Amino acid sequence: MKKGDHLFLVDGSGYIFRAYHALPPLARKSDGLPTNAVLGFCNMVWKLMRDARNTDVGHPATHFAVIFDYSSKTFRNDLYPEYKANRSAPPEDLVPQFGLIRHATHAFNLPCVEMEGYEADDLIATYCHMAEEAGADATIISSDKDLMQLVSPSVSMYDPMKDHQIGVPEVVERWGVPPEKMIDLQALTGDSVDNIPGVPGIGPKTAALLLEQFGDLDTLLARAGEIKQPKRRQSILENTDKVRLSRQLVTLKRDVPITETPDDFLLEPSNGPKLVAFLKAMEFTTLTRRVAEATGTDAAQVEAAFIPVEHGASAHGPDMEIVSSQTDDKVQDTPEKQDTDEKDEGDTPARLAAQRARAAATEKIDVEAYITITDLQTLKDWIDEAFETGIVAFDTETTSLDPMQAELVGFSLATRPGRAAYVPLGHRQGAGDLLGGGLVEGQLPMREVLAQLKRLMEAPSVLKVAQNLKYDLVVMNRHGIDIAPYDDTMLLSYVLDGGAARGHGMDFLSEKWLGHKPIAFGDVAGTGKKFIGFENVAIDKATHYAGEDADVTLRLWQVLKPRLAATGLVSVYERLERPLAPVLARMEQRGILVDRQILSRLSGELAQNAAAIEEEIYALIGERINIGSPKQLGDILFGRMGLPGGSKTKTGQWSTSAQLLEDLAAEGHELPRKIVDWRQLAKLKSTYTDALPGFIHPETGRVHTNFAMAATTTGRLSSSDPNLQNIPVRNAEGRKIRTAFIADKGHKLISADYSQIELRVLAHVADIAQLKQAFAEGADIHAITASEMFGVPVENMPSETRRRAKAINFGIIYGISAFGLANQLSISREEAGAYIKKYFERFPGIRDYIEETKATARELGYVETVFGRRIHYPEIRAPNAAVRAFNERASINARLQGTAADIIRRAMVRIEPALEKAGLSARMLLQVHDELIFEVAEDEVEATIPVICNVMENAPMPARTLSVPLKVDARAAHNWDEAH
DNA sequence: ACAGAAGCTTA
DNA sequence: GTAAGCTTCTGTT
Repeated sequence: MKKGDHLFLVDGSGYIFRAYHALPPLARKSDGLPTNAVLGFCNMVWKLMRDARNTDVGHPATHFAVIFDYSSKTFRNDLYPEYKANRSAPPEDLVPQFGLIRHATHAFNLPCVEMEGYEADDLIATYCHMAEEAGADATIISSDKDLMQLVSPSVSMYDPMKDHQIGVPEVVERWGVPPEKMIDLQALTGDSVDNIPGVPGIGPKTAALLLEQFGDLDTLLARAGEIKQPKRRQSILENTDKVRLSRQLVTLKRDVPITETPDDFLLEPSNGPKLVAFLKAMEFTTLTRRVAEATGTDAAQVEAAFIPVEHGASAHGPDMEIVSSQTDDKVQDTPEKQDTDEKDEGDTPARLAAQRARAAATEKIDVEAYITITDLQTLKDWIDEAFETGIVAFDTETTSLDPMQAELVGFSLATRPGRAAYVPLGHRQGAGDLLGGGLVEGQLPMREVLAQLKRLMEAPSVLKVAQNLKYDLVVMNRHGIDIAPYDDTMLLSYVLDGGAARGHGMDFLSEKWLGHKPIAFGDVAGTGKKFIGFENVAIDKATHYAGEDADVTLRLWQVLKPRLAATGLVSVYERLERPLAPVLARMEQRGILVDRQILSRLSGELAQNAAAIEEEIYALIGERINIGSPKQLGDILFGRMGLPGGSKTKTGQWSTSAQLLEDLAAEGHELPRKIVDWRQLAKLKSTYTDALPGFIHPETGRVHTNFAMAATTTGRLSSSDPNLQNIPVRNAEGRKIRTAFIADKGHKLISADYSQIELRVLAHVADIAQLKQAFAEGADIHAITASEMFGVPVENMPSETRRRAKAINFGIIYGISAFGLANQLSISREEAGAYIKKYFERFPGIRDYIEETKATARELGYVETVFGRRIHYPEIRAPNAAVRAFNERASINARLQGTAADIIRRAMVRIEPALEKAGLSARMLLQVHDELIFEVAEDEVEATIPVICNVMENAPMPARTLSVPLKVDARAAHNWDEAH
């Protein structure tokens, strides 16, 4: 073996188990010999050998071996008798397959290596080491983390089933430490599967952190006294010996006294007849045929090999059957019929829309026709062309999905269907190994191009069309470019077909309306670990992709825009959607200030408290299970400990929901309470205190969420990366998170939220006199409801009575059912049904409203908000009663939730001009469905609050005047917790 | 690696 | 009983 050679080492034992568990039971037809793991192994090796010989997937293999465990006893058992002690015996129908797989390896003409006293991993380590010494490369075929300590610049890992390569960067990304520190990390964390102790309470995240702090394990152990977190420090000090032992156990032996050298593993050509003979013996018909074809073997001429089976195979069998996997995905989404009347004569909007749709679906798209622009004159010509046509579709290509992080790589323009061009700006070459790599030559300079682009983007006479414009708006704003006027095809689709389609992404819309499947982003830029970033995509490929995006966007606009007028949705689009995009773009760009110190302190507290509860839980159950695993938890709680188990989930697991555990706690059980408490702490820590700091932008120092405009069916926004619409508020522990959201120096946060907006909307749309009066008088709405229902006075009302009325009020908003109400109130379904009946007797208007909503939803297939937004329920007529009932409840809720969403959208669109008019500098930062958060200079707080409240309370006007007043509560404070 | 389930956070 | 998004665990190609 020499420099330039490439040794492939297959972790045979690993794949046996993986194949066995991944594949359905399979047995040889003639005698019932179980063979599923053998088939999985053969398929994997066959694919791997083809890839390994193939020069264009990388450095081809020159040497090749499959390594197996010899037996379960190894030198590690001498070190630590408990090692892998919790492993149970392999399943009965796997046992005979161990031998068969060794036969398979021989049939592939591959060496089969194993050695008494050592695990396969040790042999792999030894051979990798030898390859490295010889200057050769090695690839380990496995995805086992135990092998990651071997990764180096010349040793990588590869998983052929997932086509996933693991090199040094992947190890660092996955575990937070380089491969040479994997041993230290594993020693700290331990491994429950192999029964390696480690330090309790230290997981990979903490271990990586500690190793980064102290450099390596020895230093860490020597200076453990310096660890700040008392719990963590104590835990490590107490377990020093265990850690040292764990390190010995996880360290792979690189000097196994091997009998075969890598030179013995020289890759030989496959022996077609030999392999086919084996596969025939296994009765793998498909693979036999495939291998015969590929190796030029006449399978009919080959006799099945005789394979001796070590363990009686006939014991298995009669109950096994070959399970064929059926995956006939039903394609059911044909473009639905349009709500247009094509019998009409003349050029009605509906006719025009239908014509456009038909035309668009028949025109072909040719990505080869797009042009790459590399000189300024051509760019100017294209911009002139856009000025002539008055419309241009465009799309920006960047390095990131996050517009605040994205660097501009290029952009595309389309002036007519089929006529598109791409302007590359930031494509790089020779990236990867070398540091970044330089710009590809021949690209226009960013500055001059942006000046030209600005001229076009801000030209009042040219309509700019984009898909998800808000993204481009943020990216362009960061380069000092504004975009106006504009249309957004995603928002058009959302307004036209909200609820009717599976999302409003461009790929989906293109298939639906143009009958054309665009090039997938993943096909040009890669996905997962093969993702290279758009800046590293070749310019010709980028031109096809980006040109197509602009072309498709323009064609979609031609189809969708006419439908707006045809369906009477122009005002929804123009009042509630289009103007909101730049408002949200600004909010996202501003971001909110988050105090890192507060979160870090909270994280420490949570870790400590959780660890304490963890120990109490372990003491109670007498075992260190993974508390975060509902499966393990259920088994212990209801299986071994025999607690009165409630329901099971649909997958047959015991349910361990908070509700159920609370009930058990109420019956006096100690453990469930602790589990609920632990979960709360774990949730707060992982989702908030640990994750949020990672979202602080390196330059702005603030957190910039992404608001999705077209994600919900009802018209609400959603927030992600991070989601700032679900920051805890309901209990004291969680509210501490909110104290980390703060205003800048000299500023305060104002939180302004609508009081009971959905109930007010209900009172208005259902026209309920008692409710309207209660709101007009500013009365307690739940108490009034209770008083009406139960005939008790509002004065001195028992809190339980009010609570029930409140649950019913919310139930109405959610499309009430006896089942749901019963659950909510922990009462019987009969009792809940009686409440609902009583409620409808007192408020017959609400029953009428519900019935009317269901009827129109069924008749039209959609419901409308007060402002005319349509929300489609294509399944409202489903034959399945449960599906139908769900759609009915959703449609009842949609009118209320959607109207409230429309109202706050209107407020958001108006608030900035109102503040400006009042000469105030307040900046809107967040929306949380019925709440708006602003950052305001301290000396402007007093003046700002009434402006905000005024805009919000009058937001429905003048389009609609509600018969119920809207009420907004607003407060200012230095942090979000106090302001709310 | 990825998808789905379970669980938890919000309005 | 409505509407969302995120984390962890688990099973699977």
